[in-house]
Amino acid sequence: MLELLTIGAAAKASGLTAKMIRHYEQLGLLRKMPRTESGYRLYNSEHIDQLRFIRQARNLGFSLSDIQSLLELWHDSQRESRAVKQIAEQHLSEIKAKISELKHMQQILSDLADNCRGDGSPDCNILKQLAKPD
Amino acid sequence: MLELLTIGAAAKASGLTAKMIRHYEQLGLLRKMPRTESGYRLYNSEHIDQLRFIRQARNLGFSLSDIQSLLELWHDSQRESRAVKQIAEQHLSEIKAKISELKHMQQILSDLADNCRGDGSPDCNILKQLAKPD
DNA sequence: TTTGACCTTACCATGGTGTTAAGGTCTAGC
DNA sequence: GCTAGACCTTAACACCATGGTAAGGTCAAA
Repeated sequence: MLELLTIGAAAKASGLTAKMIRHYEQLGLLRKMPRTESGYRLYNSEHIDQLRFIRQARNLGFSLSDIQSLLELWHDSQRESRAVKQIAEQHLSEIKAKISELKHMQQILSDLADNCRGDGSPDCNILKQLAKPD
Repeated sequence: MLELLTIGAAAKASGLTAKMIRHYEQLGLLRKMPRTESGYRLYNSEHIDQLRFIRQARNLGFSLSDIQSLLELWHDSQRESRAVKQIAEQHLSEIKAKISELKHMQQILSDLADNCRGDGSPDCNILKQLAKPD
């Protein structure tokens, strides 16, 4: 059970890249890893769990700074779930805001595109609209 | 009609910041502006129109590189509207992809948040889920 | 011993904007 | 004519997360 992985294997096991793992360590997101005599980083299964945690949080769009907080809460048996939920809700509302911003763009843009023939003629409503004062 | 604006006024008139305007000029998005003897940039109404064009395209989420193409097409009376529409459709599909990515995150995250009491106890499904292997 | 896959650090690039610094210019009021 | 303050200039750095490259050290198998 004391299987130790070098960074490439840890990357494969966690779904991150070696580059990201080093970066996270430098940012302080991960503690400095133990090294071999020749300087290679070594990862045990606990470390791999942390890396997976980070990847899954990144997949949900959390910032590295949020993830730092989430990791600290994860490791803190005295945590209040309130704190975790607060971070999640905050992120959720940013996601919602981003979605509605994008939907707004999408609506305007698809209306414009529908009114551009998209053929060989120079006439195009998209350009016309962009050129218009508000 | 030959009213010339310095960069601050041009910024106000276009809705951009002076910083952005200088940046766009440096990127080659805008031609190098004429200057006063003392080096101040001067903008005429045609320049202001271009700046507004850029702002409106930014508001629709186009990248500066897309905007460069759009500006060239705008200035080209021989353009084919096909080319404009192609850029718009491409951007539109990126917007759609981004929206569905965000919606996916939103769904998972809100499910998780619903199952986290968010009180004083340490128990929290959000952390549990992040800690789980896929 | 050599090869090739792995590891190390250090630096630069991306995209779009903001910030700061250190300085020059213009204009209005005295 | 001088000064204050608002404007302008360039330059360099920060943000965020990641990718890429370079130049070199290490390891294992052939």
